[in-house]
Amino acid sequence: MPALRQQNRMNIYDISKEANVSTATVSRVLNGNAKVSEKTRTAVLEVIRRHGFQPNAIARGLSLKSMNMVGILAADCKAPFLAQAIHYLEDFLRDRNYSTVLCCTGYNVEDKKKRMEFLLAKNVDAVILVGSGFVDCDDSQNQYIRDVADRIPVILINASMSYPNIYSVACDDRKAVYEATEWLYRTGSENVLFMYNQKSYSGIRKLAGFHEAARTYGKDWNTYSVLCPNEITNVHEIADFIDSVYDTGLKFDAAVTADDNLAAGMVKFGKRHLIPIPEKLRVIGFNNSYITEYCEPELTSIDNRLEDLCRLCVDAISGLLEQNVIPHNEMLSAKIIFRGST
Amino acid sequence: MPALRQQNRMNIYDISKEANVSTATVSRVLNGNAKVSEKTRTAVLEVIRRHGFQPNAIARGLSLKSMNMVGILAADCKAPFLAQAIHYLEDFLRDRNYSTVLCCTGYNVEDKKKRMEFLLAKNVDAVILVGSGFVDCDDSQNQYIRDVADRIPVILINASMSYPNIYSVACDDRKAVYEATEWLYRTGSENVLFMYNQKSYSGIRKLAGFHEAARTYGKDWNTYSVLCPNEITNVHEIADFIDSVYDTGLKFDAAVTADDNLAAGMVKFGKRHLIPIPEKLRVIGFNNSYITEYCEPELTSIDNRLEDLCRLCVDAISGLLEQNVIPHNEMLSAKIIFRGST
DNA sequence: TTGTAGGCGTTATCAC
DNA sequence: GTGATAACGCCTACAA
Repeated sequence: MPALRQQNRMNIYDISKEANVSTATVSRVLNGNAKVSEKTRTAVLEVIRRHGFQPNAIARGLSLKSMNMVGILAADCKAPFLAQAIHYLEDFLRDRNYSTVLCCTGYNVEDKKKRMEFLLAKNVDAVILVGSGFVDCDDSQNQYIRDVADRIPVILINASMSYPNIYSVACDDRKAVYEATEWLYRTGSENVLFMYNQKSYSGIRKLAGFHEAARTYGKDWNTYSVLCPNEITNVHEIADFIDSVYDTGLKFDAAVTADDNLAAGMVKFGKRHLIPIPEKLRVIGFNNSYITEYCEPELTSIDNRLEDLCRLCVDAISGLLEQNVIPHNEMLSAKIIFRGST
Repeated sequence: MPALRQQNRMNIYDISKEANVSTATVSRVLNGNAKVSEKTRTAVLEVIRRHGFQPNAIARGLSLKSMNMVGILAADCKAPFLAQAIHYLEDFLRDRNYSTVLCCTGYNVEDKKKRMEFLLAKNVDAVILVGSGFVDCDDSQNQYIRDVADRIPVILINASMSYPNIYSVACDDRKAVYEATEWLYRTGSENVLFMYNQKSYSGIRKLAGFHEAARTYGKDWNTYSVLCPNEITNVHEIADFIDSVYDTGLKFDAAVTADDNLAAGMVKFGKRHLIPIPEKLRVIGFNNSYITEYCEPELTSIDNRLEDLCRLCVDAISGLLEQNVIPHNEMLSAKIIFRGST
């Protein structure tokens, strides 16, 4: 399939001819490469300016073995939390002159592998995996990530893996959920429900935090942790799901969720059953995304400091690509943002 | 700044040696290029498989003058509507084997120009501008877009410009707002407020639709159209803004907004003043984004068929890049999705 | 059907 | 300081 693609633009060769210098000199001017007299530099720059010449990035990439591109893999680019992460990452990457190649993977492992291949085929310099969903509990499912790391740096946001060339920046979810749950019990709740939607690295850690807090208060941590199928993303369907849990007879007067969307579902659930929030049901979400503001009452939520995480991530990448040594794992502490739902 | 980038991988040359064929043959096998005997094909494929060889996309790109990449420019990649568009576009582009290079521009024109340059510097094959904000009322501000179109195809989503190599897919906002407003008046509203946040191509058209409907009912269309500064994105600040409008003494019992977020602000405003929705205030948003579901009551909203728009957009791009002739402007009709707020 | 060789537009290593 | 020139890894006439 022969395609139009691009009309023939000027190249470094045309410029060199018109400026009566060699291509080498033009290249030097282009790259601010010290050794070139002020006189020729300005002359060359003038020719470049006159033609609005821009060097061909692909050719440059071939020479340098890099197009200065970083790949971002995210399960669902439109999910608020991930969209926000993508936004921050692109911003920070651009500041450092990296372009962002985006690829949405969906939640299926096989698809993730395929999309990873698709990204790698473009010779990106590094790849960022956003969201804890990328690290599966079944470690054999993660082999493809290690394989990638044998080629280029892999940076995980909100997940972690121990392997050379795999780096991670994450927030301490476990502690965060522990503190949220503990606070609910301490301030009077009888039964706190924990709802999560994936048994990912992060899901498991959040669960552990919940267990710990529940045990501290001598509560039944097992029946009070419920897993909502992660195919369910619509708020109403989440509320439906909670209905089904409620119908089993489980009583709870507070909830901590692994995600704001789940919490939004919980609020809808409360509305349906005329359970006043926060009086009879207190809800704490996770991510502090802008979903929190749309809810009524607004959601208290655990802020996992996404902007800081993204900044650390990009710092790590540029450090790595400039051959610096950087820490393999960084962990930040979350903070709870209180709003109307508690 | 010398960077690590990438370890030396195998190249087509290594493969050719090991398979005892020429690089040409390897290339042919790689590209499914008919003329190669079944025997050598399988032999070459075996060598390729054994080494997990992947051709270098950058070198390939240099030869083909294309890396099969499309740039997407969006003002705010985390805004629900735009995030959704990005998601659809990336999906459809990937289906056709194009990678997506993402770039968030912000709302400032100078920044948009800079980001456009940044994207173009990467030699993308085409660029998609998502959101009506890219076409300014002051047409001289749009010159940079025409300049780009002199190089590569430009496709606008929800905007329009008349120029060679600029294509557009849009939804008929004008008609949509007209119909929504007309419906509100017809079903009993006394004074419908129209709120928008940018004097963009689309903002202007929506406004026109409102004016037309208001005039039809002999209403004062001028004082009832208010422009909310588009720096204000937070729902509460939007509600604050509406407060200030309300304080001027303007009375309204219905509202059509150019965006779901504005409508969400309107709902918050209603809550603050204890104005029951929809009984005393009916609200219709725009975009039918998932913000609609989080509101209480849920938002009636104008669905501008984003998925269809994105599909048309990607169809247009691949058509163009395959040298086909495609229509310059496509326009779809919106539809109103009724929910609790009316 | 297969191989040879030149070209794609830069960068970088040498000489000068 | 500057200019040849050989990479970089792939594609593709053109020959054979």
